Amino acid sequence: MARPARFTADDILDGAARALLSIGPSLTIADIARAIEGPSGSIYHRFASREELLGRLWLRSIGRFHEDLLEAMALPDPWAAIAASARCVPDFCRRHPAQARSMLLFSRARLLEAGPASLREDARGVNDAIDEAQVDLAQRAYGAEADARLEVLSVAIRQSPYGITRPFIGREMPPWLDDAVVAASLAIARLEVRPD
Amino acid sequence: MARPARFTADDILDGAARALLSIGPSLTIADIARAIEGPSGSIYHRFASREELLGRLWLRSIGRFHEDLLEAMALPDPWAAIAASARCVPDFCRRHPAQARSMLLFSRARLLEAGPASLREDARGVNDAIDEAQVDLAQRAYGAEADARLEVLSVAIRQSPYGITRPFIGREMPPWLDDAVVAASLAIARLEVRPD
DNA sequence: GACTAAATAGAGACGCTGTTCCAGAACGCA
DNA sequence: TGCGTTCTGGAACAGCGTCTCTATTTAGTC
Repeated sequence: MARPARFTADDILDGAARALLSIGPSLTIADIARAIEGPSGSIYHRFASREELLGRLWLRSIGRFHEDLLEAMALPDPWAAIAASARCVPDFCRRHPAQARSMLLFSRARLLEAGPASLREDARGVNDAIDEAQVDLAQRAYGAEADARLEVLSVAIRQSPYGITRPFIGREMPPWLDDAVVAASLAIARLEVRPD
Repeated sequence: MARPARFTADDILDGAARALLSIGPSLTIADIARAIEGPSGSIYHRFASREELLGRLWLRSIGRFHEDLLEAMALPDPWAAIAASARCVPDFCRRHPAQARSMLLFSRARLLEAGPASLREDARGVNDAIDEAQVDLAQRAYGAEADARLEVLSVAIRQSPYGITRPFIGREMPPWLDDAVVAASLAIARLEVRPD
């Protein structure tokens, strides 16, 4: 029908992720073009702007990470699920360093309030599946107290593991990191909530 | 002798920190000039480049944070010291949001390898006092095993608290955050190290 | 009251980056 | 083989941000 594409959208996102690893978050379109060994024009053929490209990269990375996370959260025993969710983070970051780096680019909140309109909708729904699984997990772990502990659980299985792992992204991750992350998560998840 | 300075270096750093809070890490020289209500030329009279200015801001913030941290680490009981060190992080970030934000700007490693030469020396020594206190604390907490656990202790009292607190910088920090940070730190510090 | 040193003030040069533009290349199909 | 479609490729543009350069202000001193 027409000239075949030399670069798919995913090719470009892959290139951007690689450039991100070596250059950092201030990577330019020229850097991405270098990474895919192609011209900048081809990039704009797929993405409307730099902002949209990076947003899509973030969304893709988060989505892939969530696949792993959802599996861990679904383990029958709730405390095993919490531990597995935590371990999931350093594990994913070790296996996919470029995607790990991409996940640092944005946050859902930042994308919603300042990102390109074309990303808003996808950004809005990005956490839906996880949120649902989290409510379920809280129910199983805490029973009647589930509501009060939902926010703490979120820190336990996502923010804390990611925060601890984060400084190691781009460097070598020590083998004991996984145990540290799990220990921290369980400690937070077991925290008493005091009413005030 | 000569015309008195209208802006000290600290004035400019304060302005940069304020601009950083409202604008984010991509703040421009013009943003800083606006914050101090002065012209951009005066900024370059004190700092050789934007990079050096932001580097100095980072160094200053880290230094001030370390004052608090050193005090906590020096508590006589080692486990109380670990808990206090952890709690120190959300506490500092809550009291000094602008400085907390500044601490996100760089890392010692990044400054050492890519920062302006004029900052190298200061960046190199920025952790010295903490490192020393950490060796002492490890000794008190772990005795003979101190060496093997030094790295884990560093994660327990600094990286983990900061990683967990980090996503809340710029937002309101929930009151249970302090307890969560302490629980995570103690759990990591108590971790068994397995030889392998 | 001139002179000197130190600092301000701000306009503009310069480089870099995101983005656009369009001619041309590559393919399937008739 | 010619045609329409899709994508490439790279040069050019426009805007912005850093940094430089120089004139000017200010305060103390002889």
